[in-house]
Amino acid sequence: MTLACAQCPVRDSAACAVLTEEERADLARAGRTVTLKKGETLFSAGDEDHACATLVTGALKVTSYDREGEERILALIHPAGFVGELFQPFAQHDVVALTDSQLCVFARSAMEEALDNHPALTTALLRRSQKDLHAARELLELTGKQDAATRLAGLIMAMARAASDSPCHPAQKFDLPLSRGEMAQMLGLTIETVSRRMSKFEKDGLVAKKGARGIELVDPARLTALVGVGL
Amino acid sequence: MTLACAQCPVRDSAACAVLTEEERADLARAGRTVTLKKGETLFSAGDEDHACATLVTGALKVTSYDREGEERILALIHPAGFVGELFQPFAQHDVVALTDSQLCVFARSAMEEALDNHPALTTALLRRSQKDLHAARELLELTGKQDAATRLAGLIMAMARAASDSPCHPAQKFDLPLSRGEMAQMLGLTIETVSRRMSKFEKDGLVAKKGARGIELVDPARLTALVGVGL
DNA sequence: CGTACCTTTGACTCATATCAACGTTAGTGG
DNA sequence: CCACTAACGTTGATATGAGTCAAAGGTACG
Repeated sequence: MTLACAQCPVRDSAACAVLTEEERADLARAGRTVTLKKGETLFSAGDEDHACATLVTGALKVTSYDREGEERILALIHPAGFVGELFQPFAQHDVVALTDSQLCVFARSAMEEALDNHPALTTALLRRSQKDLHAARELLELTGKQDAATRLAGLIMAMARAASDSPCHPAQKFDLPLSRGEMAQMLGLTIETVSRRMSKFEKDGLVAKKGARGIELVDPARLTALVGVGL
Repeated sequence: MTLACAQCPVRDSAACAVLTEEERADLARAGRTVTLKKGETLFSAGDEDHACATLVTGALKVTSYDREGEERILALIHPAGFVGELFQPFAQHDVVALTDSQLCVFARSAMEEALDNHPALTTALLRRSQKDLHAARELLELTGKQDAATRLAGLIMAMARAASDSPCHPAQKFDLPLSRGEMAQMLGLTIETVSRRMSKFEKDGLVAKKGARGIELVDPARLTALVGVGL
């Protein structure tokens, strides 16, 4: 199936936005749209010659497993994000859909060719890569905090920002894209600790739980104050 | 001072290695060599219009400070590594020399111009950026481990690999580039815990301390086994 | 020789992991 | 539509490992 770039919701924000109409059409012919259901895997660690992809709708997680089989979430990917280790012969990490998702998938060879032909695309990916690097380092900062409340508050605020349409204001009421277990894996905590701290946040009037995954930030200021780090 | 690329120890491994002699000479004219003493700062968070640089010799750390003034080490930079947030108007993190270091520093505008003129350089930086991303995620994996011994063992092995000339074998005897406090900051632990675990490693015959900063891996296999994660 | 910094070690406390039981939600098939 | 089941979430009791506070070696440097 050919990609319908004209209707693409991330046509202005994804890496391919730097291309002209024509160039974009070229690239589109090399790719295909893929739909993933929640929980389905896009790449697995060890995959040879794996592809790469731009996320159009939904959300992905990048994970690794240690020897004991413990999963660790290394990054969340939001729409317009790019996944795929371009210069690595084998995939190092798993990429799994957190919610039903739509992607533009490209064979690595096709993407490498496109990078050779369109320097602007390379620059766009470099920009995105630096952003990912920054995000990884922010997560590093977060997981370095000594107490669980600080870490969880930081994660909630980060998810609120990601769930918001506007980049400056965090969403005030949204659905958590992660289960308790997944939040625990991101923060280096246990499910129980996450659950307890979450209950305490509610008891203290910082947030309100709305159904299964819904959450409302009742007092974002105090939540942010807890984090103790920029934004 | 003009850069002496001909004698540069990282001439084949740094990003500029993809340039031709001539192009490299061009770029060299735009940059300058800088020498930092241990503890000196290259960039500070908040710097406007900060530069970027390739590390030639020595070692750097990338750090951030939270509101309480707690330092957090986000990355180590080894020779041939590149630092500088290209697309960010302000620097987000501090970059400090861990040991006496030599660098090639470029004004951001000059680097951006070079990227425009030399697509291969952009690709090289993208490759390096992906590597940095991978390193950040490995550190994330490490700091996610529940127990201090696992984290410390992983860090020691990582430093052994970095200290080795050969990329496959870890060095067996080397100087730790980090103080106890700095290791603690990287791993999200306290100085005391790092010191205690280190003493226990020695008592258990895993490592031997050699003078102030020196360390010898007596039983790398058991140390690696502790880590429980790939290599 | 003395000072300042880094490291080690000890005693104690406390937050979080662990183990375990119980509720809740969602998805399935009758 | 309901009952059943499995995954997810909450809550409690307990133990342990890491943080904290404190003091005493080491080491480097002037």
